[in-house]
Amino acid sequence: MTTNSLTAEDLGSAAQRDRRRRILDATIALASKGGFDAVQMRAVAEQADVALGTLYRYFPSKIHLLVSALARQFEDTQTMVGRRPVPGDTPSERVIYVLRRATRGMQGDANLTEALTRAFMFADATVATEIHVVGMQMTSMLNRAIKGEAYVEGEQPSDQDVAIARVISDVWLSALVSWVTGRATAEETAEHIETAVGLVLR
Amino acid sequence: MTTNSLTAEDLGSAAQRDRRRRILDATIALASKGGFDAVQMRAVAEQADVALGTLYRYFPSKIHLLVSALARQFEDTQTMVGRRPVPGDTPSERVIYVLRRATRGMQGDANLTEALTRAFMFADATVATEIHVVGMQMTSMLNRAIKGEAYVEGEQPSDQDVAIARVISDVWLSALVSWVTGRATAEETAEHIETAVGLVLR
DNA sequence: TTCGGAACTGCAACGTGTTTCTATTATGAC
DNA sequence: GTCATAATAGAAACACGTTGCAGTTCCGAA
Repeated sequence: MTTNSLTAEDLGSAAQRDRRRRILDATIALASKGGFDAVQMRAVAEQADVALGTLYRYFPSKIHLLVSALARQFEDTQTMVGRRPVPGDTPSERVIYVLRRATRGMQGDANLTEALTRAFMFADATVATEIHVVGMQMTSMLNRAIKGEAYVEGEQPSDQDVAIARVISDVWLSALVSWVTGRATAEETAEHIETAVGLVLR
Repeated sequence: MTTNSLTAEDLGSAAQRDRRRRILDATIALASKGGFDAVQMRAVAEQADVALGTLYRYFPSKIHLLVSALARQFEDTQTMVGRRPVPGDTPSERVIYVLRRATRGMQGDANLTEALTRAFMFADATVATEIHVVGMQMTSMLNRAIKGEAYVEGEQPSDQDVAIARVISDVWLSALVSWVTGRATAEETAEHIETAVGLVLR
């Protein structure tokens, strides 16, 4: 078994990049309609107009597939938000702003979020590469928020900032899991996240 | 499908309590030997000397089974530790003491931890009841540590303490997941947890 | 243009979680 | 002790992730 998904850069031909795109599109469409369970490999293959074997060539498991979809979603969002600095006067305000946006975005599509979150949480060591990509995106998003105007692309954040960003993303993930599994309402989730940010950023 | 596991209190006859115990014993033995994948329902049934259908009567899914096993483990540990107050002069010291103990305990049996942690994170809404039990156990453990000598059984902790306990358990869970999935070493895990505690408790 | 290898298709098969069904056994009311 | 009911055993069947394979198509090098 291959252990890594084919990333966009690996793929030489335009046809291949297009296949990859179709597969991820199908994944997100199915996830959005019925959540984790609805993302069935045969269904993804069919909807992406690709053979099952090919799907497995691009993404060696359902988890790889979903985590890669998450990475792409994240990337798209980051691209859209662009380089605009995060509004807010204090790190705490900015982080809460960013998380509130992100959380609201996810809560707008509960099924999709459920699928992506559960895949992320279930991922084992073979998905380390893909997970790492998502982790980086999350960290950079939070660091931008913490720094605000002062943020400079590529600059090393301090150890303290890294630690803070990690705690926040841990809390955010747990909160998302609680929400996804119906153990917390959207309001409780938001509130919990904001409390935690207040606790860590002061 | 039933949505809840049979808890020890539900079970009238001694034979039934014993079946339940055998099932959980088998689960833990298999998990300890080969992790999540080794906990196969047929194998659990056979080792517990119970028919597959009976196993499903007691625990409606593999996830229910594993989360219930986690709850029992937690309970046993809490019972053993007993009412002894947690050593340490500050909340931070006490919490770190408790977490270090717990983490070390789990890292001593990586397979078992992997199985239980992944089940916990993968659980969906139908496992809410069982998850809630574990959440309570975790919270009460942390609150005891935060309060130290001042802890009184059954007393309501302040909102602030609840928030702190929750942030810590979120971080702890995420760290455990990172460790279990091979994304972090035991040392990194311990260090990350302690950094987070230092950040939140001050 | 031709050729060789990689990529793709279509399909069958396997493993494991889950469901279902029938026959058998234990349990509790009377 | 007898009977009704629930619980259990045993085994087959289903669903879906995953693997394997034979045949076909695509693509770059010569």
